[in-house]
Amino acid sequence: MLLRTNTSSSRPVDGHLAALAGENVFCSEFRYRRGTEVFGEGEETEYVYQIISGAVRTYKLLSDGRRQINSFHLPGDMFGLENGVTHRFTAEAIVETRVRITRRRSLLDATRDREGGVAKVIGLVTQSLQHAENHMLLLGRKTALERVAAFLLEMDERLSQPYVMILPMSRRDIADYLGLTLETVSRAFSSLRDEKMLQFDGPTQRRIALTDRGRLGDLNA
Amino acid sequence: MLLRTNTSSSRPVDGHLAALAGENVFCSEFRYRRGTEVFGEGEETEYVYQIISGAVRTYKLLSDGRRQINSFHLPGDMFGLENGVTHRFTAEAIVETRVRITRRRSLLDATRDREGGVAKVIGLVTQSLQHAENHMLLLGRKTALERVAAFLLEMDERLSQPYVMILPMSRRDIADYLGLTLETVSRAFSSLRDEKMLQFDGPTQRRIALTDRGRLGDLNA
DNA sequence: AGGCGAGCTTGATCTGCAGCAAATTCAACT
DNA sequence: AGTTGAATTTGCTGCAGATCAAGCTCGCCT
Repeated sequence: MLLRTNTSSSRPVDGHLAALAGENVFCSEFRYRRGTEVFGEGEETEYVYQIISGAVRTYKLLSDGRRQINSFHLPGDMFGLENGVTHRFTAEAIVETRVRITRRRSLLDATRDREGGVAKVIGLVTQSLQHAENHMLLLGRKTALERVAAFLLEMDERLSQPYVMILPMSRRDIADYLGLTLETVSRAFSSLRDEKMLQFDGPTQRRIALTDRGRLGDLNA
Repeated sequence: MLLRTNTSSSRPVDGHLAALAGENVFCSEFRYRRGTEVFGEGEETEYVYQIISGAVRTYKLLSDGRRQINSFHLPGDMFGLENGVTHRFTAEAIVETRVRITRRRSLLDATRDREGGVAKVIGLVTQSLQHAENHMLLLGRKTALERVAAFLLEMDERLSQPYVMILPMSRRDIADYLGLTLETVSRAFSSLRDEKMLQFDGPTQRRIALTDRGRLGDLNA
């Protein structure tokens, strides 16, 4: 196959977790194995996390098991900084994941009396809100093909490996993120491949190369 | 018909707009006629708004006209306080609406050096985020009937007229909020009436009485 | 009073995606 | 090398909700 994987595995990060508070907070590292829970919905918000490597999904469940994934967190992303005292959703490692951790309280304390620190925290929340607003439009009004195209472009931008990206998440995860079934996601992938907008291979077809970002973008309308 | 409307028209408000900054900002009143735009997507964020009476919808559009309503704003609610310099969606008055307005800058300036002022701003953003997260679950994973039940309970809580509420928005607005068509919304209303969970009448069937909140809640799963 | 139009309901039909099932691939075992 | 199981693809069928089309109600106009 003609695909080539980029060797560098981490993308440019939007700032170290500790930088939020001016380096003077204590950060420790931690690792989660594939499929393990980082925190659960309703638990107390004790830590703030930043991904070093790997990937995390955050989601909500209905009582009968239907799942909606809010967002995927990739290397460099922070998560778990919620304003209330309890988490509003569950976070799980999708693959083996290393994170930097700091106590929420010490981060907030250190942030408060730092120039522009509060603005950065507001910025983080706002970024999530903006993502959620765009995702509501996707979930409420886009077709299956449009959703998958939007997903691919989002991942392309965030993983930003020049030629090829390797998705950490399964078709089921993608489906639960896009409000579809895994079969529909799979069919959309195949149909985009047939239309020559992407190629994929690898053990579980997760190695993806976008070959026509222009037409994928058109599907975003 | 046996329905009775409560005469008091405004609900307990979560705080005057000016209270955010400690009363020392200038607020003026303004009114918008039914269907007029308060601000447009992409415009500069110049003002912050609080509804005195009436209702406002905020939405995003796709290029072909498909519309997703993010949220409805009712008396007491604030909106338009976005972190960036431009609005990420459009806001329109659904009915004749009176608002309190203040300049975003003066509010933020006055808020910054006030005890707990910043926390209140973060609280506002967080509240929107929480609403958006719940709405993603609804849009991604709930059935038509579940969506409509959730909508009715949300409005019941927010309009909180003890016996009867009068919805300001049309079936089309509801549909664009719930990711459905107006016909499907109408059928869901009728089916919930047939199941004796609500009654409705009034000129355009917008006067609603919930008669079994328990079973409506069950539909939320 | 009569006509008009906006908003809503209801019926009939259609369709995009869900649901189910079978086949394939590949990693990780024994 | 063979077996097992997880993940994916693909085909077939079914259905929830979309789409199309009347028909109704009520406020508002002349």
